[in-house]
Amino acid sequence: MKSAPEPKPGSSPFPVAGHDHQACVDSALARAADVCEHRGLPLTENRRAVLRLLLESHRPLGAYELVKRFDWGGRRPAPAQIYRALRFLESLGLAHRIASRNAYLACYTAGDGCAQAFLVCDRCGAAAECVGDALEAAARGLAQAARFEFRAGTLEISGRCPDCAPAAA
Amino acid sequence: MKSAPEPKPGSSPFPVAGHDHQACVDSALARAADVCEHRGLPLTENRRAVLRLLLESHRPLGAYELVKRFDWGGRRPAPAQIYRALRFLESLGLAHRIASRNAYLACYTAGDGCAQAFLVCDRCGAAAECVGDALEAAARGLAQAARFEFRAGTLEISGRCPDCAPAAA
DNA sequence: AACTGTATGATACATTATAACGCGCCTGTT
DNA sequence: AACAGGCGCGTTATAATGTATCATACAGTT
Repeated sequence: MKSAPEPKPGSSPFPVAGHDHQACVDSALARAADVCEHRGLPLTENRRAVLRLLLESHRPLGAYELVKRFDWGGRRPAPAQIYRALRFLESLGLAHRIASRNAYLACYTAGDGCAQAFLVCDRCGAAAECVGDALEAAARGLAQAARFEFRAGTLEISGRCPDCAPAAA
Repeated sequence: MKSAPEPKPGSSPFPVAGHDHQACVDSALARAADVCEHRGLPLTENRRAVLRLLLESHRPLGAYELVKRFDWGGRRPAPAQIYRALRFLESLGLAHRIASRNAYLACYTAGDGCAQAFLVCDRCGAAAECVGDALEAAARGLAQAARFEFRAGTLEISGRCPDCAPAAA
């Protein structure tokens, strides 16, 4: 869960009008620091910077888009740099790859669960992560019925986010 | 393809030992021809060839893998050719993109449903498609809870197929 | 035959992702 | 302090995946 029911018609995981970006980003970064410390792994500047960019955008960003947004006083990191940070963040569940878009989304929940779901808006690109017991159960049920040994699952849903849904095609 | 010495009884969508490739491919091709005719769209040689390769492999193939398998008496199609066929097949629900692998899987069911699920074996690469009301419901439930307008969803599950599950890591 | 729409074949290009290598920084050991 | 080893960084190069574009061919229509 993220933001409380507020001005906009929203108890949605999507950021709503009253959403305080700064606080949201900061708390997620703090949680990330905790996770890293807990595992004895360093949240280096590079990694923190990538995570911050993802958190700030509130939507999935491609690796090259991250490169472009990076500002090292004029210089820019090479893609490999970004991919390294992304792999690290993914391995700790601090970011997720949205395969259908070749993009990466920061995790706002400390989540580590198995079957994750993502809602991605076709129009504005906003994305939200959610997990549900029903989904998890459905996924495991499908696997079991096929005598398939479940390891991980990702559901990616495309459509219109609350802000874009009212808008015409 | 798959090397099960065991004619396991198959309630699994994975091909089992007694599986008759030829018949399975032929019937899927026949169905594809029906679908195309029904829509008034031509199942050209190019498209049929791509679909046949996908059907024969019983697992997701990358576009460039398809290029390699193509044999035009020495010549080979350019990637664009393959992608065109894939887009066409996808648009008719005759093939699906497995985003997590950048690969494409033939559809053996005439399926057109909304929320599809794929089981992909980490070890041998075999894949199966399945749909379930529970999944569909879970997906729509998640979307609804987020006030998200559902358009399409894909669940990709990785793990071990029945043949590979018993094997050690 | 001329016109139109679609699929093809080819070239070039764009985008996404990794491999490989050496450097520097830390840290623990001597 | 000196040193070795591990790790992350920064860089270069390259692989893998996916598109844009354009001219041609071919079928159906008028």
